[in-house]
Amino acid sequence: MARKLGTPPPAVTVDTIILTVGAGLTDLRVLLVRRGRAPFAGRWAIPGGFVEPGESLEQAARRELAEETAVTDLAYLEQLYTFGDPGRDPRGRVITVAYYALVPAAGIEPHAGDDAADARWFSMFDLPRLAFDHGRILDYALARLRAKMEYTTVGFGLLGEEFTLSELQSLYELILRRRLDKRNFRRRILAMGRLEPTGRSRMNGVHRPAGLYRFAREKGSTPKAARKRHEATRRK
Amino acid sequence: MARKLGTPPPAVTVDTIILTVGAGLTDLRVLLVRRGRAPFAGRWAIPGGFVEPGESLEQAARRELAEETAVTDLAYLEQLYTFGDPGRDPRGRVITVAYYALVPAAGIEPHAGDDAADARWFSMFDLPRLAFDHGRILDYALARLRAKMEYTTVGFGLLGEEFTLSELQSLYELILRRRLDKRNFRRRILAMGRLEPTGRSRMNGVHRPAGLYRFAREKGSTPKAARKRHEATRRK
DNA sequence: GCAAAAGTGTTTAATATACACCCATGA
DNA sequence: TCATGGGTGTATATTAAACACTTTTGC
Repeated sequence: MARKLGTPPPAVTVDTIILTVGAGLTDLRVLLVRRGRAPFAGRWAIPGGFVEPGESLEQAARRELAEETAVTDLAYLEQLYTFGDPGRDPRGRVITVAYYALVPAAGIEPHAGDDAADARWFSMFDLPRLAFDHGRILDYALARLRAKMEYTTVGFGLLGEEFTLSELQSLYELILRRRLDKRNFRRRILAMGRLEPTGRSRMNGVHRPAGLYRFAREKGSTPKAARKRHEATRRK
Repeated sequence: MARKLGTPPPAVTVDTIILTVGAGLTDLRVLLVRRGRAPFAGRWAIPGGFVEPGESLEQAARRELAEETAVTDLAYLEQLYTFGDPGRDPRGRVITVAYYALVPAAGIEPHAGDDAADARWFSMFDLPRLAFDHGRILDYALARLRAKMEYTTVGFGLLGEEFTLSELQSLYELILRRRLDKRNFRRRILAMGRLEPTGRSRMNGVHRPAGLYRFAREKGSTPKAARKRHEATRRK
């Protein structure tokens, strides 16, 4: 474990990709900060910073998130990958542990931090040229999110406390970039056993009101039992 | 990106979990090195070291591997996870980027490196107490390998150039720790379209000789086409 | 001819996909 | 009564799982 003399230690940053959805579920958005100084002055970048002595990598990611947004309830946070190619930062060796976070749709406003001259949301599907290798990191994050959406409930947290199944489906279609069949989607999503009807409903125009659901954080019952319960609820 | 004064930068190591299978496909093995000095002197640990200035993280993992074993053909290498909890190394902040590597079954002997007083293979299912949080890292690696075995061809590289389907099945059963149905296994594995018969066969006792296969590195044809081709081959 | 592993199909269950109409609402 | 999105079921195809006997070999 002895370190060779004369080789400066690499710098380590934790960068956090903060994702949310735009109002009306029309867009998947990522929070970027504009760099004030060289290199890449004026370019947009993923917010990040150094790890403080006493904190874990995940805590560093959470701190970043708190510094960049007024987010209170974080829906999801996961380590994405560690990027460490030499030359990815012209100033010297920088190793970046990337995390990605999902925050609910409610009107989150970015607030400019100490470092960040400016911070704002961008569409994940219409990104500016980014600093460093951050474009590649975002590609990687989107691929991971898509893969996980297929077989987990990660996506649920992007919506608020209560949501309709149509909203959830719009979210899936938005991120996966393909149309889903309404009936099959509802069946599959309810079969996961993590959604429970709140009993309330919401009207969103001149048509039948939509039932509201909430995400059951506790690991629900088995899919089969969940479906049965859902059918029973329906019969009432 | 400015760094606060007075906070020493964390050390970064790349640790590589080197996995292979024991002769006779009876065991999944991991290469560990015995620590010569404190902390955890005498305990076994995952081989690792610092990143050299000019190399990528993956290159560092490959270098480790070359230093610890006489491996020539590496079957698989993937970044696993980055561990950085404060306190995981009593000497100070150490962030470890873990990789895992699969090397073919052929008689790989570890050779003691500069740092490592001693290096040897251990069964993944009968591990000694490890230094640092390395036990947890191995758990994580095994979980990842198992998950990937279910839907990819990662495992194939653990066998040599040529192998029988029974050997491949033994490998899967060994790592997944459950019995598999022979017929279903062969069907599924051939349907992946990445295995081609070499035309040769091997005798391994007083019974019918087993056909040999090789791993087709090039992305083969579609599963359906592969099965058709297999059936056609069979008919000859 | 016997012991031992290699090699082969079919039946059934579970899961995924495709697809069209009625419902509740406010204007 | 109409326009709008909400809500439901069934038939078919695909995939996964269970299951047993014949073949080839050396002794």
